[in-house]
Amino acid sequence: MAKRPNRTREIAAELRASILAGDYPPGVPLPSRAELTERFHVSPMTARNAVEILRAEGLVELKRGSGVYARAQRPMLRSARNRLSRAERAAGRGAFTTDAHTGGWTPRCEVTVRTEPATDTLADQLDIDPGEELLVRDRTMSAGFEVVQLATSYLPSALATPEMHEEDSGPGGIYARLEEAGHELDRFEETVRIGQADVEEAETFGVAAGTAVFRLTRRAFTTERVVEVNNITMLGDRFTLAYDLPAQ
Amino acid sequence: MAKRPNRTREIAAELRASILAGDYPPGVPLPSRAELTERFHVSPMTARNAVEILRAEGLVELKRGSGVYARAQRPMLRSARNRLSRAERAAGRGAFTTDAHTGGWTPRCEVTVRTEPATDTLADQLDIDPGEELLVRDRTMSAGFEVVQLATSYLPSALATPEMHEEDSGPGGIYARLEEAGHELDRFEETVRIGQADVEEAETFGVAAGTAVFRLTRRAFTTERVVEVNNITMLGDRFTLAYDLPAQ
DNA sequence: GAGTGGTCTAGACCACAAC
DNA sequence: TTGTGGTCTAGACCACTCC
Repeated sequence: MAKRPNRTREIAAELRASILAGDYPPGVPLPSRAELTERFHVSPMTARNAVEILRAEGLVELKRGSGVYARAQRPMLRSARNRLSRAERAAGRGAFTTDAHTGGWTPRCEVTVRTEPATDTLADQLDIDPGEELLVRDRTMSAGFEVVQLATSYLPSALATPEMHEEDSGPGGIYARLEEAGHELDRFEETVRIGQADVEEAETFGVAAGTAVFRLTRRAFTTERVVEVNNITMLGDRFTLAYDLPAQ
Repeated sequence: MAKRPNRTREIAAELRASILAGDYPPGVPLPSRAELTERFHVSPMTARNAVEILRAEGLVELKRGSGVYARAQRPMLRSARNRLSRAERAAGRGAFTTDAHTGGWTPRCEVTVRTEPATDTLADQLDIDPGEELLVRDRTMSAGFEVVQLATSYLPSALATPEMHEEDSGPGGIYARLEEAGHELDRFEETVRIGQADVEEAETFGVAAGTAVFRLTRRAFTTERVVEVNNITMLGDRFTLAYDLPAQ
């Protein structure tokens, strides 16, 4: 099982060191397959596989017909522990906006809104009956020029106000609207898994299929009931999630 | 950038479907490289790459000289939201033991203890002076027969009691010992990132290098100070992390 | 010893980007 | 048109496991 040193990994290691040393600023391609083949005296397949290792690590981006480029630096966004606080909502910021601001990014968000009947899974998560109508808000969130997060929010239509059907649900987002409507939020529950970007997500994020992503499911509760389920996909190497836990 | 269908992916997809259909129970190898070459009329390299895709997805395990095997089912452990509660400590269970019990696993834990001076990073995290002596507890945790989690805990030696230097620090672990010594825990702070298993970790976990892992850093606080830093590496596809967040 | 996966060779054709 | 990465071929030798 143990991986022994081999040519492929040696080449990858050398390229990796060069990249981290800053030898390949944006716009400067890494050596081409032909160059690597000659320089390291290996076959094209070996050269390619070495580059493939770096791609899997998220260090480089391969552009057909153009070349291999080091990916932009990765100053991580930080999903701060106060991201869901009422204070932030009161300040008119949604959770993602809060994150982006904290990280010094320019947040951008595209929303599409629709309604659809609850699947069994969603009905279970929302503690409602399958088929009940849901308000669905699909969001594509960017920081700077990069898409870094996708989120789909499900809310029982019975709880929705007219603003929530708008693409811009107003300052503080739908959580703020919910509270205005008398549904005072009590707590959130988040579960975090590691997933792999599927082909569609990969295209949206501009990374290779299979790249590691966070798959986060957040449920929002009032003291009475579940009011929202939010399925979030976050580019793995762009986020550090932070949580505070009381010792009780 | 978009990946088009190709032979390699087609073969991977077919094998993936077979695996998920349960065609390869433990002990039954997938078709060998030679078999795939013949059955799909492709070159050995293509056959190999197809299997490599499944390996990267964590679906199969490759054993040199033996064959390719579907990995054990993945009933996820669940890092429960009450994992750090005082109630659990009072019941004599540490956090990992709590997780494993919740998931119906038999937990096992190997510990080595040592002391070492604080690095700059650790000193910063613990809010102490660099070089101050730390008690270091290295833990390798298994569920069933599989290693699923590695953790290294750092505690200022000044806070350590004799029991903490033992491999078995007693019921409830060092958090319970800390509280007995008068350091009442107030809160924990956890940060979560996605990482890739390095060669050493990969060998310990029995997976390929580069497999996605959770990298979690937990800091334990009293009302006065930071008392512990714990760096945890968890096999990505074995855990779902769960957190509760008050709306405040 | 037979068969497996681990790695590599030395080519090839293609779609695409840049010029 | 030239060069790039994307994919594939049809072999090869090795270390290893299993019998």
